[in-house]
Order: sequence, then structure tokens, then C-alpha cells
Amino acid sequence: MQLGSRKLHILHAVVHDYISYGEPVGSRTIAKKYDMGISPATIRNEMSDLEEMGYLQQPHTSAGRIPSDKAYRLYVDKLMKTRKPTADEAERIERIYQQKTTEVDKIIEQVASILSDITSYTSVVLGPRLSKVLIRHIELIPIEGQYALLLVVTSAGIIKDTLIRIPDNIDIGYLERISNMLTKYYRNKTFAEVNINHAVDIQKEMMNQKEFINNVLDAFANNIASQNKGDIYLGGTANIFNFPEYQDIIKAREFLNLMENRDMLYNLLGRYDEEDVLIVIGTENEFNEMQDCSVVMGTYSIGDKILGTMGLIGPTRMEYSKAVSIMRYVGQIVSRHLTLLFKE
Amino acid sequence: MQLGSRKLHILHAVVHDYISYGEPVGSRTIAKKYDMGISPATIRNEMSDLEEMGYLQQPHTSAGRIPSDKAYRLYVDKLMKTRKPTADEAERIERIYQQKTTEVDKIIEQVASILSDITSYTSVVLGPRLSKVLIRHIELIPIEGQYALLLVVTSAGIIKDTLIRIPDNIDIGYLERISNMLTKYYRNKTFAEVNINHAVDIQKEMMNQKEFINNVLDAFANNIASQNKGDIYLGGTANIFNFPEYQDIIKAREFLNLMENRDMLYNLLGRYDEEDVLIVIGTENEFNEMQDCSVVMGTYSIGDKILGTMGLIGPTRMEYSKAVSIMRYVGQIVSRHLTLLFKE
DNA sequence: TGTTAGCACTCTCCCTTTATGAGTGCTAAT
DNA sequence: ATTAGCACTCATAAAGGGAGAGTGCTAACA
Repeated sequence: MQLGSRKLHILHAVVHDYISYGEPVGSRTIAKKYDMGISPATIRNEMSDLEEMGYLQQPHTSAGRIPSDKAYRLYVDKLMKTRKPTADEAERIERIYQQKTTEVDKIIEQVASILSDITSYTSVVLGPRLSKVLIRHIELIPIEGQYALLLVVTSAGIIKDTLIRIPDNIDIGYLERISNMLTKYYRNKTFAEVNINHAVDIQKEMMNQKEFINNVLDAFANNIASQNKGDIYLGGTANIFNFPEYQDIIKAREFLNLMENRDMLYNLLGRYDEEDVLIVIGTENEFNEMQDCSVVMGTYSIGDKILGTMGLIGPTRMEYSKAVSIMRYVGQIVSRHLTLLFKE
Repeated sequence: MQLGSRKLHILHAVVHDYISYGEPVGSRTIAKKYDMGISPATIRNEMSDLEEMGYLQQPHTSAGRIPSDKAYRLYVDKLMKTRKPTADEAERIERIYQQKTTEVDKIIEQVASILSDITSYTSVVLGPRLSKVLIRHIELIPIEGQYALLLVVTSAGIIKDTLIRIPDNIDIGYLERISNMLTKYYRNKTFAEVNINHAVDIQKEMMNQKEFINNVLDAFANNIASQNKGDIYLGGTANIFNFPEYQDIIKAREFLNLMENRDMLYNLLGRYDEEDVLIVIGTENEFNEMQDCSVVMGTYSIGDKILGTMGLIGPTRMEYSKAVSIMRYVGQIVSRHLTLLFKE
């Protein structure tokens, strides 16, 4: 069977209506609201065809139709009109620029909250992936007592630190020398490239302070460089209650448990690093637990280096055009902001 | 009317039973389960008195009784048996020691998750209050381009940073000198005590690099020292669904919205800094929205300096003895862990 | 005088029944 | 090919009708 233009129109109408109201759409509704000059009976015939082709489903015999995931896919690929953020939305997104802080965590946190506030979906934002980030500076700062703080500053302004015990006979100058060596050696490398066995200069140094240097290198490699998972920020988890399909307490609970499963979210979003927005609809998602939802993903960057991923999670009948336009614009703005702060 | 020992026994039984099952407790139930050698009819008379005195309430005529907030208060103050963590609970709490990281954020995050996992209530943990924390070290780290990172390391291992633009003609040595001055000047002060006008040495320095020094001091005072709110970590927000009183989607939603209201949580917990555990029951809470819940608060410290507050939030019929014992023990363990890491 | 058995009464909860209405598919007419 | 008409299906809401838990009151009892 062919997907003629009339079928497409009807499909569009069903998807559009269902996205707006979340109730199965009947033939009469379409005839009245979308005014396409044919009678409900004709629409019924077409809908019956569309059901056979896998685009529509009936929850039960005497209900209207709802779109299948296949229909949403067709909708987002072919039928959906692109949309720009409204003036109000744009204004709210641009508040990212007004953040005073230069701490990436805080910026990302605000991004999550803006995303969920504007869209009323749940937002997930991954902090900068450490594997994508360059080491800029390593510093051993003496703390009183017998401790020093090993600090690593990266190109995205992220700072990782760990405490190290230092022997009595070590002075500040010595710490500085080691800091310099480490910086010189690992500067502009990623954490993934850290391999303490290759640091020849430093190994020479080992002769006099073998144990201490070992401690430092060990802390660097194991406490800092091996944390390859960045943080996850969530926004608007309670938004899911806005949707009638989640009025069921069991479904709502499942959803919220899902949002607490950081590993899953990390796996879902973490592997995505394309420039453009990606839409994953219902059963297209490889995680079974999320096959009731759709996810709209985007990324943010510094310069042209993609740093992290953002996601909007909502019911499969989500307003894709809105989610996409917001996601795109937020991506642009936050990237521009971070680039201004940290580029070069 | 007097609260004789028999009335107390009955009240105890009602509270205990209602905490366990969440259903109104009838006279027969008490006679059977708590075996106090009197008949249901007598218990009914006593319960009627207790109701008059404001300790019990009836949801409707033909239901059993439920405790009022006043009854819970009496219960936690006088009737409740203290309880120690079970071996299993203690073992799970002591995993705090096994954390490899020395980043306070991560430790606190784990504490929130342990608290909520063990108790099955929602946990809220405030990060160290900056007003309680001493400045240990200030450092200007040159980043390539024309930027430096202004880093402040504190006595609780927290690190605050902000970016500063630096003029062309400034070299590393100069940055070091300023770092040393700042450290010398503000060391062992709290952020609250920071007043850039008093830094005489540094103001002298201003003569040659007036604009730059101004930038540094301004960033220090405004971007770092003025952030007096620490972070908030939540655990087990979805736990609320375990309780029948929150099966109602509207109540569940209200609760979750509450948990997203960071300011409120901050105000609720932030002002509390006593050593011992504090229990706030239902209407005792000054925030109307939280008068359906009870909160058990505790603190954690470094040495004998109280740093931050923790809270367990659950229904008013929460298992206070459990919540209190867990809260106490977690407080002890996390304080000991932090003290080992950061003291001196 | 305090305690208890007995009993009528109340109210919720759950089950069943019934009515309503939205929507369909089929058939026959256009 | 399109559409009006109609019988049929199914979910949802409203109404009725026990069953059960629990109470308060009264009168008997130790």
C-alpha cells in the first residue's frame, strides 16, 4: 500500500492532535478540526489502512487511534515543521550569559534547570567528559600538617583534586619542581593518555624521593585520571507528573527510579557526540526501561570540540519540534558561553 | 485529665502500630497484639480520653485512631526506645571510610545516598557551609592565553575557583607574589571575614598594577567569598512512593516539588547546627508545605567544628528510632572520616 | 467505681449492575 | 471512490448493595 499525500495529511493530524491532548484521536475529530474536505467515514477507511501499515494503533476497539513509534519517526523526519525559540524562550536561554560564576558545574546545573523549565520535560546534562578535556596545569599545594593537595586544572575549567601525604623533609620548592615537571609532561594530554610509566624525568627524580613520587603518581593516575565519568545534572524530574500517561503512580515511580539510575543515563547519553540533535523514540531506545519515553539529545562544545551531552526526556508524544528547537538553541548559547570563558 | 501509665501504654501501642502499618489502629488490635490484660472496651474508653486530650484523632467515625503530632512528640521525647544501628546497617555506613576520593562533594554525595538507602526515607545533605570553613591557601594559576585561575583551598578540602583576565605584562613570578600575599593575609579567616579593604600590603601593590589587583580582589570577594550557600545533595527522592499515604499522585507530586525547592531545604536545614539530633514533627515545621512530613536532622563536623547539616525527610509516622540511630551513626562516621582527611 | 459484654449504628471499601457515549466497521446508496 | 446509516464494542462513570471494621452507649458485673 502507498502512503499517499492524503494519508500523510491524516497521519500528521493524528500525531499533532495526540501530541497536544494525549487522547486517542477519532475520525470525527479530524474531520472537524483539520478541515480536509472529506467525511469521517473516508477518514476511517484511511485510518484503517494506516493501522494496517503500522502507523496507528487502537488501544481498544471503540477508541480512536494513537500513533505508533513508527509514526512519530515519520513525523519527526518528514512531517514536522521546524520551529524557532519564541522571544520569551530565547530570552530565558540567554540568561546563561549572565551567570557570574566560571565554575563549569554551576553553569551546567543552570543549563539543566533552564532546559526543564522551558520545555517542562525532564532534562539530563552530562558534565564535560574527562576524556575530551586537556590537562592544562598540575599543581601540588602544601596544606598545613603533612599534606599537599594535588590539583589538576583542565581546558574546560574543571578542577580535580586529591590529598597526598608528604614526608617531613620535603619543602615547598621541591613541590614546585614536581608540579612543573608534571605540568610540562602532561600538559595538553587527555586523562586517557596519562601513563605514569612514560614520565622519564619524573622517574629520575624518584631516586631521591622514591616513595613520595610514587605516591604522587599513583594518586594522579588512580584518584584523578581514572575517573572517566563526569557528573550528571538533572532538572525537572517532577515534570513527568504533568502528563496524563504518568498519572498512574506505578509508571511515575518507574520513571523516577529510572532517573536515579545514573549509570543508565550515562550510557544512554554518554556515547552520543554529534553536532546535530538526535531524537530517540520509544522502542528505538536500546534500554528496555526507557521504551515508553522519547529522548532528544544535543551537545555542547568549547570551540569545535564537543564536550558533553544534554538530553530531554518525555513521553513519546512529546512536542518534538519544541524540544528540538530549545535543545539546539541551548546548545548554541552554552557552547558560546563556555568558549568565551575557556577557549585558548 | 491525667496521663496515667495505662494511657501511656496505650498511646505507645497506637503510635507503634501506626508507624509500622500506616492504618488507623482499633481497640481490638491493641488488646490482641499488645496484650495488656484489659478488654477492648476499656481501651476504647481510654482512647476516647486520649482523643479528648489531643493525642489521638479519628479519620472518620468508624475507623480506628491515628496519633496526632502531639502524640509523636510525646513518643519521641518520652516513650521511644533508643536503638543502635544493626550490624548490617553499621557495615553499610562504614563504607564511607572506603571512599578513595578526597573530594568533599563526592563524599557528601555518597553520604546522601547511604542515608536514603538504609532508611528508605529521602535524604538531604548540605555541603560544608562556607561561613564555617577556613581559608587555607590562595593561588593564582596562569592558564594559557590571558587568563589565570584564582583558586581558594579551604580547611574542608573545598575548592572554589574563578577565572581572571591578566594583562600582557604580568609574569608568573608576579602572580606567585600576589598568591603569597593573599594567602598570608586571608589564611585562617572565614569567607565571612573577607574584607578586601583591609588588605594593606596588597593595596600597596596596587600602585604598579592597580587595575589587575582590583580585578583579583573583586573576583575574590564577589565570585568566591560571597557564595555563602553550599551545595545540596538529595538521595532517594523516589522513596516516598513506598508509603501508602503518598500513593495519591497529587501528594507525591507536591512532595517532589518540595524537594526541588532548594531554597526552602536550605532554609530548613541550614540554620541548624547543634551536635545532637533534632526531630521536627509535622506542624512543628515552620514551612507550611512540609507540615505533612517529619524531619530528622543531624550534623557532621571536622574536629569539633560543625560543618554541615543532614536531614531525613519522611511521613510523620516515620520510624523515628531508626532514623535517629542511623543519623547519629552516619554523623559520627562521616565526621571521623572528614577529620582524618582534613584536620590539621 | 472501674471493667466488660452486648448491641445498634456508622462509615469505608469493594463488588456488581446499569447507563452513557465515543468510536468503529460494515453495508448499501450515491 | 465517497459517504450516510446503523449495529456493535468497549471504557468510564454513576448507583446500589452487602461485608467488615470499629465505635459509643447501656447495662450487668466484680
